[in-house]
Amino acid sequence: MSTEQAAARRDIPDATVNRLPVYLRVLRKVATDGHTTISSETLAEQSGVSSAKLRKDLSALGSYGVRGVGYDVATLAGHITGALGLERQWAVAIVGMGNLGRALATYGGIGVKGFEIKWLIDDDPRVVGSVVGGQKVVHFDALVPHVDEGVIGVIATPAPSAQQVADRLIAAGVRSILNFAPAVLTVPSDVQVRGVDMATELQILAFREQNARGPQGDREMKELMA
Amino acid sequence: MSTEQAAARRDIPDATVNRLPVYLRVLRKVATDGHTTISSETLAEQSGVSSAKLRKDLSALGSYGVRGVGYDVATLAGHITGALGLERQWAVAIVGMGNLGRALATYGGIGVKGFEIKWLIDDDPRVVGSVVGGQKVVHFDALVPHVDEGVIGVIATPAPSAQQVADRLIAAGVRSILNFAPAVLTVPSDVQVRGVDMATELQILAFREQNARGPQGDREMKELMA
DNA sequence: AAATGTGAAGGGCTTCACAGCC
DNA sequence: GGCTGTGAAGCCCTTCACATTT
Repeated sequence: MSTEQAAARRDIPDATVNRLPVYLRVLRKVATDGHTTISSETLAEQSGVSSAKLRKDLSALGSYGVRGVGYDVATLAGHITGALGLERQWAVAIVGMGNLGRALATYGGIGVKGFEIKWLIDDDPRVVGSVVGGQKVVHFDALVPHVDEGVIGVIATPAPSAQQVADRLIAAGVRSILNFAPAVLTVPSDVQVRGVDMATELQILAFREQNARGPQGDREMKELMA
Repeated sequence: MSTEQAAARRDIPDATVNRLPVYLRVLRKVATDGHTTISSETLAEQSGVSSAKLRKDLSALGSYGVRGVGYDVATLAGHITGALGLERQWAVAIVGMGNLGRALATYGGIGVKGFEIKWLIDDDPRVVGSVVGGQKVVHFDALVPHVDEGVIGVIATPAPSAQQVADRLIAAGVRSILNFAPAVLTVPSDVQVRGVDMATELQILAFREQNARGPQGDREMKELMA
């Protein structure tokens, strides 16, 4: 069973992994609404995907549904949590205590499970020692992960400092980075980076609205060609 | 030329559109470094993609490179800007003036081109009228887009308010939404939503680090976007 | 009767490899 | 010689459709 999970986990397609957090969030909401089971049709609709896709995704984790009934909400949430590796605890280090860093530090959705914001980091002496969200801001040097401790670094500094911060995170042993600064980072191949940036998102939205197509479906043809 | 651009624009694959903003950003950096031309190899490396992928992406816009030489930085940046529809001006409305909203309002990378933060919105009477980043915070009712004005709504409120804010944005005529709240939104099919959420990103990073990307033979920086 | 799980088909994206052009 | 642009091949993901199970 443990082996089965591990075996399945290794085969989960990238696209599926990217959607699992969404399913997990919807399941939590559904659970608080008092539902104990849910069909693929309903869960898919609330997650914004097709039911076929949802079932394929879930089947990559194993067979946890009941034909003719649906999925048990709590059980399914547990299996997704396990597949994502959230049984283990991850330490998060947020670097940069400007507006964005403070927003992330006080962000509600993180404390659910699996993650603990362990370091709030800033190099400005006027900021070090202050308290944000009930936690003390420390100097970069305080970032000393324990051996085998999974650490995720979050960069919330202005763009010009981002690369330097990334270098220091990597030097401290961090191998996963979430970058909110509008900059492209250069990192060794054993370090993974995910970038989140408002400008990029706005540009993608602008393109899609201009070309008048939603998720899929209605296309709107316009001017003609010569 | 205008026709050619429009023709090409219609055929740009989704995956390519998602990467164009990255190329654009790298080109800007490269330009400030004084380079006037760049090869696909170099641009690809700095963007974190393969050179073949980069050339395929760019060829979807047209043939703007010179064989044996590379791409003219300024020219290419201009064509990407045009393809993304940033020649036109877009108005941005940020809803929610907490830490996150203030961070986004004062975010530097947005003013580059194509976007203007036109409304900072909050419903708290104690916040309305205050000034953030040199701009006055207004009540939601002040959001009255001009006809044919492209507006993008940015949700920076706590999760419980997100759906209601989305509904009001849509009622005001907004058809593109960028959602920073950790909530899944339900919207009509002609409205597009992109969600950005730290918890989701952390979960994806955790999964990948845990599975050490061994099976696939580790690639370098994979997707920078969701 | 109802809903899952999944082979098979289809579509899109990436990689390869080289022809074409400067 | 060097680098772009692109058909072709391969891979991954999505969709379809239905057999399977409760």
